[in-house]
Amino acid sequence: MHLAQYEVNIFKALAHPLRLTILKKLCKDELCVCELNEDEMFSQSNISQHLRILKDAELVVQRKEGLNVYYKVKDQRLIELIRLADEMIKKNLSEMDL
Amino acid sequence: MHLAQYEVNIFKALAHPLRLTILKKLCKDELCVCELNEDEMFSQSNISQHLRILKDAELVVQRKEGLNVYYKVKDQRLIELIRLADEMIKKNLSEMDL
DNA sequence: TAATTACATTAGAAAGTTCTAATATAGTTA
DNA sequence: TAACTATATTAGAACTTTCTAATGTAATTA
Repeated sequence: MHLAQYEVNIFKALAHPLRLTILKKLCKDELCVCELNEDEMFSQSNISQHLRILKDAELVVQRKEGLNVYYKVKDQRLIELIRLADEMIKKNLSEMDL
Repeated sequence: MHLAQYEVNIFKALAHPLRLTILKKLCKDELCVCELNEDEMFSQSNISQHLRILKDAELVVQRKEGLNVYYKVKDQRLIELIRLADEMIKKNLSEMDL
């Protein structure tokens, strides 16, 4: 597989509202799946599937501890990347107001 | 529509190999559609459809001049965003080599 | 060792995306 | 104004993604 395909896979992994929500939580702290399950309106199974997509795209890493599995963002650049997207949107929105 | 949805739309727009190729070209210069059509192995119609997706996600802007339509990247932060993704991949790949 | 807990996997229906081929449109030139 | 050129749009078949419901698995506790 070469760069272009990895790149597409990263953006595909980011292109879902629940996965973005999960990533934004994982930006702040390492969290276990049960903590992610708590306040989401998605099923346990569904969250688990989304976490797998994030892991396959190598955006997160996992660590097992007893019955729990903890996830965290693998590379802090991801946080900056998401922040840039937010800034672009905010700029667009503010220009629409004029 | 609120922020989360705009964000998803940006990443969806980025999540396709041809669209990434187009964007990388538009990072450097403003180009007309005929120039994009030249060395791509995709049809005129298909490129036009992808350009529309990029425009709807507000990643590019267009300008008409006679029969030609010129596209360019709307916000330079997009270039930095794509560069961050590349860096993340390169780091992952270099760690795999060890 | 049986039951429980936390998480992952699978199957498959529904929805979304992507391409090709055909057609439409708007500006230009003869 | 007719033909041409550059680009956009549409329809629909093939493929991919997403969810729910059911089931599987590994670690823990009774």
